[in-house]
Amino acid sequence: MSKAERTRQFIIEQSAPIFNTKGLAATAMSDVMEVTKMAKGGLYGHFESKEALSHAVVDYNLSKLISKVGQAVGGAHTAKDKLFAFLDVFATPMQFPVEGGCPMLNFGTEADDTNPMIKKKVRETILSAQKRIVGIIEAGIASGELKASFDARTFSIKVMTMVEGGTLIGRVLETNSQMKVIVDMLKKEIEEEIT
Amino acid sequence: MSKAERTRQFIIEQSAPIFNTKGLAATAMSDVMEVTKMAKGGLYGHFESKEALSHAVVDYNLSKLISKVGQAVGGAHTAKDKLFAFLDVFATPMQFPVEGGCPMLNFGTEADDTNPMIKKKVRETILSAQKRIVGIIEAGIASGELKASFDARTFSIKVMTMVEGGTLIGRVLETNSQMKVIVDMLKKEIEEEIT
DNA sequence: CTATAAATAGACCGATCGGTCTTTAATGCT
DNA sequence: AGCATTAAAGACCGATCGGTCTATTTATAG
Repeated sequence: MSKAERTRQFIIEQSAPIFNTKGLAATAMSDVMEVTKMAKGGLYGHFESKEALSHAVVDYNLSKLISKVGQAVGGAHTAKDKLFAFLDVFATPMQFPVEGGCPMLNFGTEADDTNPMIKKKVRETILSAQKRIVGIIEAGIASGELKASFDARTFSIKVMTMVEGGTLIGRVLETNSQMKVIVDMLKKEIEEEIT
Repeated sequence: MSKAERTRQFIIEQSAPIFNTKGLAATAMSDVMEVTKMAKGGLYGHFESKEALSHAVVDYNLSKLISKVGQAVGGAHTAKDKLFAFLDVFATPMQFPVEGGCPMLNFGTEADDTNPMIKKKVRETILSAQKRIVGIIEAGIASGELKASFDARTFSIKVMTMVEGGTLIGRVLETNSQMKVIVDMLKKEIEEEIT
């Protein structure tokens, strides 16, 4: 990895939490200068515009979440454990695994009416998460662990809406308690689908 | 209502959709000037700062949503119909009843890490919505329409998280279809609780 | 070690930001 | 109708925005 590539990555990593907490529009290049301790000329040598940087940062935050999910799910071996692990990633919105909260929620909400490119990135992340859930369930059905009647698509929709809504509510109410209710409920539903 | 009060209300109503779609930070006073066709001096005669205006606008958007819900629920007479009416308000996120989308979602997400005052306004709105659901269910149980075993609190949490998450996903995926799945599912659960 | 290329600093730019103030226009009261 | 009050306009302000450019430093290859 060349010096330039390393510095570029450094800028992204350092500024990712700011964009995720303050928002894309509200984050200024001066904020990025401060957190990286670099001058303006240095930053613009690696990104042609603030927009280019913010796109890279959105990608970084989204893939960080995906990788956390992948890590958690990958460490489990049964369908039930994989689904439980998925839910546990979102179980404590006040201590969300990505600094600043869920990037799907943050960037999706900011971009939905204003920024088609970013909306598309979030859309693909949501769909890939739902596909992951569907895949786990279908594999569980195929292996005989889960009942064939388990409706994978409906359940994946239920999980994603509850998890995103639960993250919003948890952060606004400043408590993990409602999300705990949600996660417990979903886990119970999963257990009822075990053969 | 005095001229000043009418103008003040006019400014709020005209700028409410902009703040709700573009966000608080991303909306400039020049945007408000444009939509109201008023000059800067006129606006600042009614609001001492952009922050003061944005607070009034957040209040307006939140209470508009509350009033839409109240209107829908108020037009129904059984607990089941009231709950169905509540869900129907959120059933089509692409055509959300408040221009720009759900203000709890929009302002809650933007403010959760940056603006305690606005976060508090959203918090109170979420809690009042959940209380409304709990109230409907408890009245339904008291009147004998609903089973006594219906867990009002858990159901209200389920409804609010799914409805908020469903709104995000519907807007990002540009379809009402997932929300339809959610609403149908919740309605089915309600029907199972009827005596 | 040196020559060349890459990376960075920071002064600078025009545009736009939120906000002020004085002048002008409209309103309402007697 | 005339006068006092209030509302509104718009020029103006300093600060900050995203972005550029050149001088200088730092890294790298021969």
